Amino acid sequence: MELEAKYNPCNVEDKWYAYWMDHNFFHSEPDGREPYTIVIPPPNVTGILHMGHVLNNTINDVLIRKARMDGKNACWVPGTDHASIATENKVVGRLREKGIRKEDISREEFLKYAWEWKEEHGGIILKQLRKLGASCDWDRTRFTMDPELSKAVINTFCYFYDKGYIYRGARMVNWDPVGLTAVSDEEVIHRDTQSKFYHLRYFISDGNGNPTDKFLVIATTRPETIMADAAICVNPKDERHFWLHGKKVLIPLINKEIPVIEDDYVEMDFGTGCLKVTPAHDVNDHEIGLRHNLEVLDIIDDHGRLNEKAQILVGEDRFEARKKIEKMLEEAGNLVKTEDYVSPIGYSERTNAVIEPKLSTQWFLKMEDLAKEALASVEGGDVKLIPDKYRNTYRHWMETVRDWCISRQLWWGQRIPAYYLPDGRYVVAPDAEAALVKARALDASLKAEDLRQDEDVLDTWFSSWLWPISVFDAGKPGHPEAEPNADLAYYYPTSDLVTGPDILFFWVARMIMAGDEFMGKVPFHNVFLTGIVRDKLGRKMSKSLGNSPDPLDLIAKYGADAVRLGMMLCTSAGNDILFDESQVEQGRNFCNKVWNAYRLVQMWKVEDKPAADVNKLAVKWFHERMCETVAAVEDHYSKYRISDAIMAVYKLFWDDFCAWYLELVKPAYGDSIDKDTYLWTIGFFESLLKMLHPFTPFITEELWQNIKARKEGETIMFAESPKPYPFDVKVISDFNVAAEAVTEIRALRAKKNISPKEALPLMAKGAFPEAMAPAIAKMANISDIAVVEDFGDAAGESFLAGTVQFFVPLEGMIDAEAEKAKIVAEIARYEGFLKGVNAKLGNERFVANAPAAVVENERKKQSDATQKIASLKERLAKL
RNA sequence: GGGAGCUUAGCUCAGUUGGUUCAGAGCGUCUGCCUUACAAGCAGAGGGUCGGGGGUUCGACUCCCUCAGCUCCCACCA
Repeated sequence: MELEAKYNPCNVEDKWYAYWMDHNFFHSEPDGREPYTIVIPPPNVTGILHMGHVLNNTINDVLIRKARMDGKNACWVPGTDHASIATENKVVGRLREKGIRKEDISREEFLKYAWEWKEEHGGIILKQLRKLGASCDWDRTRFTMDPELSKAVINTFCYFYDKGYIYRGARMVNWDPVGLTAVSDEEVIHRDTQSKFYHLRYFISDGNGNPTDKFLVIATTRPETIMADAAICVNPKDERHFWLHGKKVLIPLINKEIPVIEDDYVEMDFGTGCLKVTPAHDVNDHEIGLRHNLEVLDIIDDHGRLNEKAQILVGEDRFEARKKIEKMLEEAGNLVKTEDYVSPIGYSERTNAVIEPKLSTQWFLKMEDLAKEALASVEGGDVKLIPDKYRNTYRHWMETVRDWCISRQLWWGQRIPAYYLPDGRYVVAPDAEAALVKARALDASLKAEDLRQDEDVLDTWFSSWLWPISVFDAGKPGHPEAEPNADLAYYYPTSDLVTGPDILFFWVARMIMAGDEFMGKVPFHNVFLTGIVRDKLGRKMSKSLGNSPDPLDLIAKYGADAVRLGMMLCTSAGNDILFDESQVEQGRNFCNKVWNAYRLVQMWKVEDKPAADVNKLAVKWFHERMCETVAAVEDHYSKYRISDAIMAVYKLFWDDFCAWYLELVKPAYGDSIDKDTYLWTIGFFESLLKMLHPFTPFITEELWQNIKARKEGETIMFAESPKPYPFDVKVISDFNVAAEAVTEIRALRAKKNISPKEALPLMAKGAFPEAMAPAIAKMANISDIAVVEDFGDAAGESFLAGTVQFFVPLEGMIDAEAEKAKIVAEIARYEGFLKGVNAKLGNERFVANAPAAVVENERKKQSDATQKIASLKERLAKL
């Protein structure tokens, strides 16, 4: 069969993915083998594939394919996340396009739209993962809002409620005025933001609500909230403000009288030392308000607009109001000055809206005990974070974690199973029927229609923290006493988790908590934390910058294998990766190299004849070299050094196999190869394909299928990965001498302009490994290698390879002066080296303190160098 | 404000307990080659006082201190 000179991935990738699917190769069922399990970090159900997914899922796939080839029962569970706030936003936006406002439709109607949207767009990303070659067990695909998974979430809520961990309370929460929901502390991102510091003059009241000519000045970044001020606070120790104690002041513009209070919280050296206290709109002010029993006046509505309680600027957005009130204050004579000010402002992780601290009634989960145990799991080593540096961050978070606000004012998600009685009391139960039973215990006269279920849904993470359990056995969460089903018993705990450090707390820590609570076991043993994929300039990839390539375009252009390689070549745990298309090109080039090596081998004519010495030598060396690399690769895998693992295989294939081995055994044009060497070569090739397969699944399957006759239903996916056998270091180091000599001779040819076609003689002395002679002869076109005691007087050029001295006689081609100069320089180099060694050995403290082996080695260096210098001087004398 | 980490070749990064060629790799660069597997290639070459300074040690890229620059995380100084 004539093969094209360039590998074309389009022809093979879809074909083999279909083959794998048709034979159900990705599917796993419990059996007697050791399980190896990964659950996918579920992407947003309506999301589309981006480079971050490519990175994450390629690593997952490399690990899962490697485990499969190691004989484990590998199971990679895919699925998607309902991502309540993000998805709800998308649905709201889509409805708006249709002219429908969420406020105008019922919960049921909205959910109908949302499910439609999910059915339409849901799972696109999972289809895209197939293009990448992801070997997920698609039969096990889960969605966090599958009925049974939702049930698990509800059961979990009831469980923690009954345990006393879940409570309902009015707290200051982080309000997202765009998403129209509370969000957890973890969903707030603080960013330094340029704003203004307004210095405002508050006049002292005469006691009857009229201003005197005395005043104080406060500094605030939020002048639009002054109408909600409940007091002015000063530090009791602040002498500057003693005169204010007991006074009352008037809020500008609305002339409302508020007291001056004293509290240690106020810093004397910040601002003016006077703090306006606005309990409804600032977390700290709220605390002060509680201490001093101040009125809480909420003047901002859910959309971030001033409400009628503000009296002025009613209906204005808070930022518009800020601009307008600045003018009003100025005109009223209350604005002293403004100055530029940079302060950290909280933004919603999902909608990027500025978070509004807001007093509201929410559901919370007590974290203290859960966090304690989850911390112990990592500290005790049950869960290893890779890289290890994240342990510090993890510990810090676990030690300072506050209660988790789990309710969201949304519709898309699991609705909180709390049912209110008409009198305001409530019961918590998994469904309405059970709730009615409970409610009747409180009031026997109640009927089903008297109960009203809580309107809120649960935080998405309150479902995804169950993921490693619920994908196998949704009956288990909320029921720690229940027997796990066969799947859960077999696959749990999972082996590795691959995810980004940005969701270490959102997700990883909470999965550990849920695992501890419901399984009594951690959910995974190793957490591989990837970096963020950035562009070449280090910028985060984003749509607005347009610096994010579409993975599917890249796959179409270069092939999935090339994209995977491009990613894996530059990934290391915990480090951001700077991605550039040139890396994918490198991956494509490598695939092409593999392809062409295959072309070479498959076009050979094979003949039953004795193997040439050079072939025997090549086979022997490459065998050892491959064993050496297999061991190195295994070591890299065990440390999750994925890019080192692929780089080792890459070099083994390109440098050792192609550049050396194949060139050594390659028959001359028109000649044939002996059968023995051919079979070895095929065997090596097959091993190499197996080592490559986790990284480049498609091309390796294609070539593996063709390199030998295969039966229908066979696949490289289940071929056993090469095992690390002991290898002979001597064979490798001897070959290195030969290889070095070859390089020297080639360089010599280049320098002297001697054609590679012109055969040269070669002399060697010292510990020349003679078995290597055929290799040098073939690779450097050497006519004859003489092993001698002495190089004689002939003109020529000498060089050193390893510890072996070589000499190429170049009668009539040599420039004696240049040769002399070269030797003199070399002598100088060795003498300098020797000087250092001698100084070390002359140092009594070194000889006395350093380990014997180190001293011994220095002695060996000394004698080697002395010998070399002597031999060079001898040579120089002859010239 | 607190904490963590980083700084090694033009670029991206390895360098595991201080001591065998440990000063490395890949890419890029330069030179010569369209040599019947591959120009998406072959052969060869150059390139760094390991951020600055100090210290410990017989010996420091490696340990300590300090300065400078960068990154991330956490955080209620309005």
